[in-house]
Amino acid sequence: MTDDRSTELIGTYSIPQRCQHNPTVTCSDCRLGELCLPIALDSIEINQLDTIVQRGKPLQIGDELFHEGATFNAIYAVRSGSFKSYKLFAGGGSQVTGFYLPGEIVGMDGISSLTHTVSTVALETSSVCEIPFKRFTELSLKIPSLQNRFFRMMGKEITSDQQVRTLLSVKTAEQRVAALLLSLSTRHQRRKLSATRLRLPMTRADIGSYLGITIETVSRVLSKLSKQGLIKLDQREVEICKFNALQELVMEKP
Amino acid sequence: MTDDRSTELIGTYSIPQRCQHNPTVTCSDCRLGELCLPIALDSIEINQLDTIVQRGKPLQIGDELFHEGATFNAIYAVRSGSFKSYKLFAGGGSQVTGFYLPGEIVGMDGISSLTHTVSTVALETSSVCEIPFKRFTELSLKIPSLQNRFFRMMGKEITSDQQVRTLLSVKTAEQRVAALLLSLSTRHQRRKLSATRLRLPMTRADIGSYLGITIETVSRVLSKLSKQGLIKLDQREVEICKFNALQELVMEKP
DNA sequence: CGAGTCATTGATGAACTTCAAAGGGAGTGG
DNA sequence: CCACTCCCTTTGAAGTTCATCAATGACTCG
Repeated sequence: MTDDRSTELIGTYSIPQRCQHNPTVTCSDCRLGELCLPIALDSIEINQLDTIVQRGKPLQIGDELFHEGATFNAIYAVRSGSFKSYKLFAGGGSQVTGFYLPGEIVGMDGISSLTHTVSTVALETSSVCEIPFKRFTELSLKIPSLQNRFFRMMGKEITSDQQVRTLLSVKTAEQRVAALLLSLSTRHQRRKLSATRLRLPMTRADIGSYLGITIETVSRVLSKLSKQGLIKLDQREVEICKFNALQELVMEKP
Repeated sequence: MTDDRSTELIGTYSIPQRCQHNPTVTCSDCRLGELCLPIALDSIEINQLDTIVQRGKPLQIGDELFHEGATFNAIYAVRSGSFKSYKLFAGGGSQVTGFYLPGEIVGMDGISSLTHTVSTVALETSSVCEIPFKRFTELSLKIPSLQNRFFRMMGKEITSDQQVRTLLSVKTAEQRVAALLLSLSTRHQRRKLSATRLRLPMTRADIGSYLGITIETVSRVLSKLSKQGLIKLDQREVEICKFNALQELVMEKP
């Protein structure tokens, strides 16, 4: 069955994944088809999309997909692994602006000014489909459902950014961490992976930077949630024990 | 010259504005053309756009443009006045998610799920151009530069959302307030209005909610900036005395 | 094995919130 | 025209949450 070396994410439920970084898989073959760009496209249209998509070899941890200030040429659909985007500050230091999982689009930050406003690096061995933007917009003119799909994906980015903003402005440290765990869980689930067990691909520092709290606070909150039995924690492996309790926690007034 | 009753925003520089709420002005006549959607469109294309744009009578202060949960049908280009968007919380209370000035597009929050995720109300007497989204997307297929323009406007929304997120997660109350003032100033300037004098259309409560701080803190910070001579303050009238100093303040590490 | 990175935990302090009270402006009605 | 109310705003004092500083523990990789 699982004849290839599937990276065992967590003990009890290894996920058989055929060639997750394999550059020869087309959009029509891709397991992610139903949550990536091609959704709502018929097979002919998917093939058209395929002709402009470029698939390179996998990136290793820390490898840069693009960096802040670089000319914007393409958007990228994450195929496997995960990425973080971050912005550097003048006086040193940086701020993580997003995490990207398979099926999600990274690089939209460059659309408006034609220059990337953030840098993006792989958090683990990862691969992407590169989609040259100019060609993509041309194709979108011919395929209404593709244009529509992309409008909606950008809209999604906007609304989820706004959710994060709410998180940052009114929620406590505990609520922020809980919300991130739930978000990762939901996104796992969309890929038919376990909703309750996940491996955090990012460091505590990344989490803290993203959530606007310090690494120490992240650590303390995770410990607390663990002691309260809402989650189980083993390094970067997280098991969500009480999903509902976490959700209520996030909903609560600060 | 200025024969109509131009609303005098602030003493020393009254702005002559011809019929700012006048629903008969077309896109090609509109003073905002160069910063609104029509940018980069030729006159034929602008006329095509005009055919789908609907202009209603002005909204009064507190009037709702659309509310959270409503079906998404259209986006709106602000023509005059100003709006705020906000989200209600389950347990009561709300969070302001954005302010919108003339030339800006409001309503993109509904694109992804076809349901508005925020409510939007007028902060003063205001008017909008309603752009039915379905027809707009159809037109975008025919006018590449319109599609392109809208991609970029959505991209802009994404990058500016991310800037606000940075503001909320790493900046102090003082920096946040300063950043908002600068943002309003910049947006004023784009409309050829004074960059140094402006009238805040929103309450302190709105500002606080938007910036993730309390109304008391907003008040204290404004007083402090005023005492330091960076701004002059008279109710909602603000004069920015030291633009550069404010900018440096925003840039500083917290 | 040792160096380096990442993570946990404790003690202190600062920024902001919360609670409380009082000071304007704008609008309404007598 | 004045008194009245309502809302918005300002200012002060006490209380929390989280950041900062500091030290130790755990894991990884050459």
